[in-house]
Amino acid sequence: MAAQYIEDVRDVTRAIPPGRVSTYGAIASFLTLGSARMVGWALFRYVAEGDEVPAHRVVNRRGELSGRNRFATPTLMRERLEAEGVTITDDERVADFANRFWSPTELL
DNA sequence: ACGCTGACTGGGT
DNA sequence: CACCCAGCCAGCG
Repeated sequence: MAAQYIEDVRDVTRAIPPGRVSTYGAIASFLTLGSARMVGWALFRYVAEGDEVPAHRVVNRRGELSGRNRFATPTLMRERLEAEGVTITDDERVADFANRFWSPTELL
């Protein structure tokens, strides 16, 4: 029996437009979760179950692909983002992050 | 019940 | 911008 906030994390993540990225903190704040770690944890649950959630569009506050090691292959997260037109720098970070960032508050 | 760990973050240096 | 530290909270041994 999954807690409600896990469903909420999934829904917000699905609302992230292709080619844009959001952060654990922004989502946690939007859902008033208190802990950004819960967002990554919740996403991992869905990725592990194979559900269709664009988890690759969620990065940390610096724009780093910190979750890449939780995907089927370490390069999958990067490949999916590049396929959407997002450039990834050599140090595994989203190029022009400030401009690519999407906040859940845009849903309001 | 207890302590450690982690897809984290804000603030200070 | 990078590094360190404390606060964060659910799972797991």
